[in-house]
Amino acid sequence: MDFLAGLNPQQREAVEYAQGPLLILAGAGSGKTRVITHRIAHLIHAHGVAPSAIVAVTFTNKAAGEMRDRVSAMLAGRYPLEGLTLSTFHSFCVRLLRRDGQALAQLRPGFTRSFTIYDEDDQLALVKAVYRHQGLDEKQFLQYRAALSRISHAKNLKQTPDDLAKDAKDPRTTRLAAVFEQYEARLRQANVLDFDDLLLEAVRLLQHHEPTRQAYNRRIQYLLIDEYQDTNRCQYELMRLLSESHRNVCAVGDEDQSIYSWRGADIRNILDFEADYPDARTIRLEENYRSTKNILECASALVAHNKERKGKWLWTGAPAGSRVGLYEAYDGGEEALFIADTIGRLVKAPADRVGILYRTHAQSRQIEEALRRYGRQYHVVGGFSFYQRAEVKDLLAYLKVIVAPQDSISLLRIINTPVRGIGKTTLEQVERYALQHELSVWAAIGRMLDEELFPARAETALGAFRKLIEEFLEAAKDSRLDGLLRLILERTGYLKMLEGEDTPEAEARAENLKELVRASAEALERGEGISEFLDHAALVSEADTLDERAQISLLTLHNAKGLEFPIVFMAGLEEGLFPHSRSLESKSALEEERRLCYVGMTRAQKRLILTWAQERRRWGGGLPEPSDPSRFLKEIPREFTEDLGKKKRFRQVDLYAERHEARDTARRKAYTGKTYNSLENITEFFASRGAAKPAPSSPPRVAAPAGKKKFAIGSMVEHPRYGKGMIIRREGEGESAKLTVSFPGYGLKKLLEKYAGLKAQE
DNA sequence: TGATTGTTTGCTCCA
DNA sequence: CAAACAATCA
Repeated sequence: MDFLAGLNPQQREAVEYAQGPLLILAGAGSGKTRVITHRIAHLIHAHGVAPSAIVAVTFTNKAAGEMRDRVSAMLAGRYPLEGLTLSTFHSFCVRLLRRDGQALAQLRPGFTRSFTIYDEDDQLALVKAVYRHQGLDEKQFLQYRAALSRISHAKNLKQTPDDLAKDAKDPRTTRLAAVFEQYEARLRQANVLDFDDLLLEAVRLLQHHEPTRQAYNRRIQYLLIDEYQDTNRCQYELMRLLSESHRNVCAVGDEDQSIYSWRGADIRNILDFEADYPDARTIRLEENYRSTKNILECASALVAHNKERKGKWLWTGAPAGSRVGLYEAYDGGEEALFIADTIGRLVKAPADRVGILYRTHAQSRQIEEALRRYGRQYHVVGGFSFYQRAEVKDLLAYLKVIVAPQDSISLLRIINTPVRGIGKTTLEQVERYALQHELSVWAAIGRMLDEELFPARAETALGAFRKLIEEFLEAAKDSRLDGLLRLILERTGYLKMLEGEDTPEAEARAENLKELVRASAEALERGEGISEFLDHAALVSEADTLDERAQISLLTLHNAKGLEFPIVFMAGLEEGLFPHSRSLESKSALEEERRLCYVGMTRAQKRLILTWAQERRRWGGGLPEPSDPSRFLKEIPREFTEDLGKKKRFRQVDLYAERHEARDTARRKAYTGKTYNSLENITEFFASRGAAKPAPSSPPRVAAPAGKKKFAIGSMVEHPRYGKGMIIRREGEGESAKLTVSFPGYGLKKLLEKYAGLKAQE
């Protein structure tokens, strides 16, 4: 076995350099993942390092999973890799706190290892509750989101509410500090950590608890950190703490790809690595193996406009390839049609995967519509993921309440879901009582019931609710996780409620819940408990939902990090959209936007097409606003680009569009505005967490609400004789359902759904 | 209390 | 345009 063969000299050195701090400046497409995986395999095989002594952190679970697969393929069962840690910073910290967090109770009173995690919605609900308590008004004071982001920012700087209050220069900040203080108090009281806490508390534990730090330092001999340019202060400290004794830190990054400063990422971490470790070896990987020369030239020229960089110039031995395409669309809709149309002409083989990248999620809608109109399958990364759906979050909230009934945010989420007669008035009463007596909502309900403070109707409803939760608490002691979930679904009547609705949407939601139960059964088989199951839901990232089998993927530029596609479209290159209007004021923010553009461009292997629109509607009904082409377009040298035109192309697309006009209006009606990721993908994701193997692939499905075969009005179908048609009307139910379908060229046909042999057309 | 209707507001990016 | 919230009515 030779893990050095086929590597270029720099890659080879990066793999072999085993002792002491190492910084790998890996340009886009320079074989970074290859170096990391080979390095791990080489350490194990050639240096006899125990897999359990290696810790590698990456940016997403998906990237971690892929690296694990590659390493285990290389070592082909010769070494047991169970002990190898390959995960994200957040997962790593959660595991650390769950396993070895007992001592944190000294630093954070009330902390236990069965803590739960709040996602952003929970955090927002908490901020709202605090506002309510302190009599603050979102409109007069600060928007919830803004408050939350300032709190998070303070936390990332390791500021306490007191620090914030002390430094306050204006009364608003003083008030914010008060919000912050109560926010923290409520987290602690419920034994909950937010995302920032996961890193923060892990660092605190290691800093202040000698035995834990020593234990980790004894175990870990090699630390690898991927995407180092996007680490924040906490992650940096974590790295220092975990490598104190051996100092075998290998940081891999590219300052030109730093795109997360708004999340606290500190570009100084990478710029100052050599100052932090004076004996560090620095290796540059500057040969790009991904893109054609034209693409690379454009990207390099663009990023060269930045000042804050170490400076490097990627090169490639690849042919020039096609020039980078530029297209000027009339408006957002036409831009989308152009993309959909061009895909049809460009994509020849299944291997021609397409990535459509945009700055903001909102841009996906029009592109989706265009793709649907062209009958193309596509997959939206992130978008509206499994765990963000209301029904899934509800069920998980029940679990959180079972783990910690004093978690009032989760409790309030489910107290009247499904509706059980606990209304606004009653809840206001309970909340007031809880605040007065400094109790959690759960404790307040108990006390108030015991003291008979409710009117009859509320008393009945809350009494029943208390009994219900108590039953769950009891059941949680000895029943299996999936059994517990089933019990919840049954006893709360959640599934019944959905069945009662009798709509395709409700059916899809019921299906999601069953999927969650299945996932829990699998989690159980891997030996996970409730907490681990919940962690999993909290720590999936949007990028984890990428389905490589999909021919066309839609995703934000941020989610595109680390990925590659033979064909890439970047849409919406307009001043104010990209670079985003909120970045125009600050020089460094603008540079980050430029890096983001660079990241996007360097995702492309063979073909890159950049588009912008002369005008765009900010939201639906509003007036179209004229826009200027992005400055980034001007920074790309024309010698490597080709003009894909505007007017001429526009006509063509428009003619095509007109033919599909009827289809479009119908579709718009049926379109709910949300796009779901396929269930299969989620099942696979769950499965791949424990065992590294993803399930055998099946063709990707069109992202659409799951449901049984019941054609909705307005949907397109295919008939064996008449071809494509649109459902106009439906009469009757079940066996005898009659459909009226309009077939172009044949007119209206009335068909029995059962016998017509219709196939869905997407 | 809870369903329905009306009104407003929002679009960065994310673990 | 569509979610979130407020107001209204049954």
